[in-house]
Amino acid sequence: MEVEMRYSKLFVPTLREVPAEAEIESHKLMIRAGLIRRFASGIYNFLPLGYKVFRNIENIIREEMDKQDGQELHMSALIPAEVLKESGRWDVFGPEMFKLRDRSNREFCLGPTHEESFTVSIRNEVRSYKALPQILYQIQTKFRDEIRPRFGVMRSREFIMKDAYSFDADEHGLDVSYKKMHDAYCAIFDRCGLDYTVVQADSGAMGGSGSEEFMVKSAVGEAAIAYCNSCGYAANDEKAQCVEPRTEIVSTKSIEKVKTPDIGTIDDLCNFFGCQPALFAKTLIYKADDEVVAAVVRGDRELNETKLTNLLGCVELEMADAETVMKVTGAQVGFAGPVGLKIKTIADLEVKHMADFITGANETDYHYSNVNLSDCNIEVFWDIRNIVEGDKCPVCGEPVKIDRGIEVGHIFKLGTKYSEALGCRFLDENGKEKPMIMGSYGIGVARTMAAVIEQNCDEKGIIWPLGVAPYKVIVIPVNTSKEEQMEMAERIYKNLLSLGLEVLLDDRNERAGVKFNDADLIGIPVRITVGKRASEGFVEYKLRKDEESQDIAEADIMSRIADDIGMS
RNA sequence: CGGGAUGUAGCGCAGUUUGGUAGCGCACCUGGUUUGGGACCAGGGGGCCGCAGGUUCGAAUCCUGUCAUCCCGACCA
Repeated sequence: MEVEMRYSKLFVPTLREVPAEAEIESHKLMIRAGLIRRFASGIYNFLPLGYKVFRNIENIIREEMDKQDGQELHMSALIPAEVLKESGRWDVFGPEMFKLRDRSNREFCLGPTHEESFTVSIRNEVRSYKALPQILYQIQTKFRDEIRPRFGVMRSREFIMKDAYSFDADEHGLDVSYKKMHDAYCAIFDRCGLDYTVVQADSGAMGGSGSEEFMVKSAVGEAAIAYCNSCGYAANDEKAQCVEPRTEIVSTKSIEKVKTPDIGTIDDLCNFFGCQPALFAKTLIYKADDEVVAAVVRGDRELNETKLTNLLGCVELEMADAETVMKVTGAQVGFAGPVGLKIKTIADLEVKHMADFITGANETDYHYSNVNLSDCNIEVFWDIRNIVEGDKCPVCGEPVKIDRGIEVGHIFKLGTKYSEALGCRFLDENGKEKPMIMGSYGIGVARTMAAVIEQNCDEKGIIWPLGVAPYKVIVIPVNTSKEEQMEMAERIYKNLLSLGLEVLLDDRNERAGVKFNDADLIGIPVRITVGKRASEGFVEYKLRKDEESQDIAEADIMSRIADDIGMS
């Protein structure tokens, strides 16, 4: 029995006006089209139309995961503290994790991710190499008390993620599982109608040996990606490697102390010395866990904290406060420099090729000019800056471009980080006990939905790709008081329904303009308008993505639809 | 947490400077006329003016506090 889908009965509260809370197009449209409503800061409810789309995306994910031997299961959202304490992440997550206690004061959290849950479950059940590999996944609500929720469903505090975990007996097995997930992700995002790039990423807090992100190209993306059109290299800004310059050092002068009263910023210094920021070496003081270190980059560069964190192998990295800076450099903020500094000092590779440059003198209101490396106390030279547009591609040397992207998926080779911490071991064919080799693979489902809208919309509304559209066809009788039109519309609607298509009949007694505007706003791919020419047996047929419509005979509707939406 | 802003009807806003009966547009309800790109006429419902305290004869408006939301920076699917 078919489900009736009459607009007059649906709960689809569309809005004519743009809600003040929304900043980006997808967020505005999701609210205007009646897909979601805000419930609290960073917390959204899905309304029927939004949930239909959501389930379509979920099902695409399920199908493609299953094709690659993924097995769906469901873990509790509530996680007992012990498992996270065992892996050491109870403290790592810090205030970002929603923590709570039960009536007998036992600690829990609302899962921000589920590595521990999966690893613990597997370790309790799998003991033999014969039972490997396994790829398990779930589509589950995650909770992260984000410092700053943003852009609606794009970055929320409660969000639904498809997360998968692979367990293998060796590195080769991990490579196979990882490739499977990579392929599944490509298939998923293709079917969602997304234009995306796969970029190399830092494996960061998750740990492990390698990772890639699936980035949907978008100006509103929160991540920057560097890519090379010549060789295809692509990496996010945390990871993108900056190559060491080849310039010869030509030093002609010797160090000189200069009084620079109240001139602490690079801008001020440029004015004072009358030169470019590239002639300065700026020194930033950081607290890396318990150690205070100095990081030196060229004056016009940005320090890449991820690269520095990885180099230092620390957990937390933050800029030192004014007091610490004073203690360590002996000067106020703005006058630090690598000359005579007592703490561990790391300089960017670029600095290695600078000559006769300017730095702080570690004395308030003084700088050194004509500084050279021999004057400095630098322990390590390393790539610690952010890549910028036009930098040399680390692979082929051509200039790279920088774009923005929405991170919709992330795949990691975790290795043995969790299996070792949680004792998830198996016996290999020689009877030797080994930790399993793991991978983890995430997709932000609602974020994917927002990304689809971001890439598929116009000034009138959403243009759903067929694969995710909540309804494939909308039938609009122009004038509900004309029996002839209503009868024809009903007939077409029922015929399409009987084919198993998701069809919406706009039976509301509204003016044509209202119905057209709503149909455009909610983005139904195919529109069939039953109007004046109903008496001649004609309807107007229009695709949402096209400008033009055309009149076709009622009898030809089925074949047109079959062509356009690829049914058999 | 730092910087900026805003809380008035379901939504979008005015009113706050200079205290004096709480307004506009959209949406909603009733009746009628309409019906191919967000109709028209007539009538109507809906407000702890974010919350608490204070000043005052009188507070949406002034003062103090508090909460919430949004935007800009560090976290990440």
